[in-house]
Amino acid sequence: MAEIEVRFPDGKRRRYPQGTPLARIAADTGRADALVARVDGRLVDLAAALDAEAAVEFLNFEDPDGRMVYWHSSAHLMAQAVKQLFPQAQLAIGPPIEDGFYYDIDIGRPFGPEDLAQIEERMRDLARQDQTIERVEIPRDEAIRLYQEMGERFKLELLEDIPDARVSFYRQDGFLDMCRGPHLPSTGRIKAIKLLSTSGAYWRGDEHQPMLQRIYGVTFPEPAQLDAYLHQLEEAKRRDHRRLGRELELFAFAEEVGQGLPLWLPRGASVRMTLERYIVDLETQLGYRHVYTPDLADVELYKISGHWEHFRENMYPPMEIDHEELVLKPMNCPHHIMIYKHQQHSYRDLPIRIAELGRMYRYERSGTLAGLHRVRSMTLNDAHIFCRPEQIEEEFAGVIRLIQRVYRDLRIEAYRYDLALHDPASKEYYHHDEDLWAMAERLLRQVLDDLGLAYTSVLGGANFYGPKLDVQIRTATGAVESLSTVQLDFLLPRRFGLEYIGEDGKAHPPVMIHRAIISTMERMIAFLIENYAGAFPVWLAPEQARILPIADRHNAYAGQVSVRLREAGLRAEVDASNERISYKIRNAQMMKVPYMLVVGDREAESGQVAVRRREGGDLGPMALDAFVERVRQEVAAKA
RNA sequence: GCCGGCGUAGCUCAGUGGUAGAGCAGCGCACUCGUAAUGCGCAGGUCCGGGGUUCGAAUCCCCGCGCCGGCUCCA
Repeated sequence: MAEIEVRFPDGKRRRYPQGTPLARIAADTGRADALVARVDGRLVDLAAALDAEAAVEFLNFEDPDGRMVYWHSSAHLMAQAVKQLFPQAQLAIGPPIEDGFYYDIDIGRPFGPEDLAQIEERMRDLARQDQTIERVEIPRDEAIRLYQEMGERFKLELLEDIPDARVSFYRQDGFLDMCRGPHLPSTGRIKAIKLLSTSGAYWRGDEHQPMLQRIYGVTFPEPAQLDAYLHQLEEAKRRDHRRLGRELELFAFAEEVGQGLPLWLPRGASVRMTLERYIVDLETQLGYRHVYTPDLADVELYKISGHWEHFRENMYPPMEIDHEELVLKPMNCPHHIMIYKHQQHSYRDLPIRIAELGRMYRYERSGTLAGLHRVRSMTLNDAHIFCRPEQIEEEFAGVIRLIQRVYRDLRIEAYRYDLALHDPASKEYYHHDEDLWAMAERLLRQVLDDLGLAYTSVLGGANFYGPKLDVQIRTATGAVESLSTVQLDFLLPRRFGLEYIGEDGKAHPPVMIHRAIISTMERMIAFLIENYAGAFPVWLAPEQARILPIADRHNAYAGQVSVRLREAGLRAEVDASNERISYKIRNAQMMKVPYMLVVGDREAESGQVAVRRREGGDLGPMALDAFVERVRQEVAAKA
C-alpha cells in the first residue's frame, strides 16, 4: 500500500499508509488529548482517513477551534437528550458560541428549571455511555425525505438553503442531526456539563417567525474547569455596574421616575462631571466649539434629516401644541446642522467642529434596557465636523487619534474597532447613491490603513446616511456594546442644503463627520465602573480622600484638614462617626476611596496626616502639603 | 415588544394557608479607641400593585407594574 507523508506543526514528518485514520496518527504521536484535526488548514474529524500527504495539526480543548468543536458536539449531545425526553421536539439550530453553546428547540411549551435539570442529567448518562459520533453523507433528497418523516420543519427549511447534492449528518446511537461538522470522536469526551439558562428566541432571529426555546449550556473536559468558569461568572457579577452603582451610591432608578431613566446620585454625578470637564477641555484644545440646543424639536426637523423615516420606532411620539408637533430630541445632528446653516461659510472657515454634551431621549424597547448601558435618557459627547471633501481624511484621522488619546487616559484596553459598511442588498434602508458609498467606504479604509488600525468589517452595520467606525467593548455580563463612534455623512448636508463658498466663488456642499468619543455619559460610566471594578483612579474618584479621626477629640482637626484639601481642589470628606478606626477604614475601603487619612494626637500636633492607600495600605505620616502635592501629581498624570 | 425566572425592612435573604423574621445598614446610649466589623438597646414592613379563592393569603389563582436572563435593536 502506498505511503504518504504527514507534516506536523513542529516541523517533524512521518510516513503512514494511505488511508490511515487521523485518530491513529494522533495516538501514534502521543496526542490523546486531540479532539479534532486540522488538515491543510481544514478542520476534519479524527475518524476521517488521510488519503494524501498533508500538513496535520491536532487540536485540543485549549485551541479555540478545538473548543468550538467540543461545544458544537455538546450542543448535539443536548439535542439528543432533549429528543429522548421529548420525542415531539423539533430541532432548529445548535451552534457553539464564545462561552459554550445553545440549541434552539420547539417542544410546544417553554422549558422550566426542572426540565433543565432533567436534560442535564440525561446528557451525563449519554456522555458516560461514550457513544461513537460518526459522520454520514446522504443525498439531499433523501435528507429531505428523512426530515419530512420526522416532521422536523426547521431542519427542512435549513435544507432549502443548502444547494449541495449530498449533505452530511452526524450520528451518535440513534440520534441523527444534519451538520457540517466536524465533531468529537465520541460523547465520552464531554465530562463536566452545566445548562445555564433558557430563553425564547425567534426562529432565524426574526420576530415575525415562531418563537423557539433556546437552552444555553457549557461543558468542559475537566470538572475543575467548569468550577473555575462558574466562579469567573460570579466574579463578573461583582463587577456588574448595576450592583456597584448601588453599593457605591453612584446612580439609581425609581419606578416612579420611569424605566430606563437614571438618577445620578452625588457620587455618580461627581464622576460624570469630572469626565465632562475633561472631554470638553480636550475638545476645546482641539478646536471644537461647544453649543447648547433644546431637548425638544419640531418633528419637521427630523423629517428633513430622514430620522423620522429611518429612526421613528426609537423616537417618542410627537406632542401637538400651538400648531407645532414637537418630539423629544433623539439625535443632536439636525440641531448642529441648523447651527452651521445659521451663517454663511467660506472654504477658509472649514473645518467647523460643533460639539455638545447633548441630552437625547430614545424609546428603547423595554426588554433591551440594561442599567446605565442602555437607557432612554442619555447625554452624548457629540460633535459634528463640517469640512471640505479633501479634509475628510485628516479630520477622520484626528478623531481616531482623539479616541486613542482618551482611551489611554481612561486606561481602556479591551476594545475592538468595527468598520460598519452598508449592505447594497438592503435597498430600502440606505440611500441609493452607490458611488458615494463606494467613495466613503474607500476613504475610511484608507484612513484606517494609514493609521495601521486593526479592524473588523461589518456588512450592513452602516447608518442610512453613511459608513462608520465603531469601538466595541464588552460589558461585565458579556454583552458587546458600541462605545465611541465616527460616522461619515455626505447625505444630511445635501438634505439640509448646506453649503460653503469655495475658492471658485461657487457654493459646495460640505461633508459631515458625526463623532462621539466618550459615547454617552451613561454608557461610558457604566463601562468604567466595570473596567475599574468600582475603584476609580484618583482623578475620577468621587471621593479622593476620607479623613478618619481616631477619637472624637480629633474631629476638629479632621475638619480643618478637609477644608484645606477642598481649598486645594481635592474631593475630601470626614468620617466623624462614633466608631473605631478599623471600622472607619473598612467602610472607606468598601466605598473604594483611594486615600484614607488617619488623624490622631500625633498628626494633630504635627500638622500631618497618616496616609493609607486603597491599594497598598499604610504609607505612614506625611505633611498635609506633601499629601496635596502627591494627589495633584496623580491627578495630572491620571494615574 | 416577545419567552422564561424573580419581586418580603435601605441592602442581602429566611419564611409554601393560621395573623412577618435574621444579619448588615439606620437611630440612641456606653466605650475615646492607631490601620478591613466594640458592646447594649431602639426603631423600621400597604410582604411590588389591583382583583379573586378561602373562616383565614407573603404563601393558591387571574390581571398589571418593575427587575433579571435571553431574542431583536442601538450610544
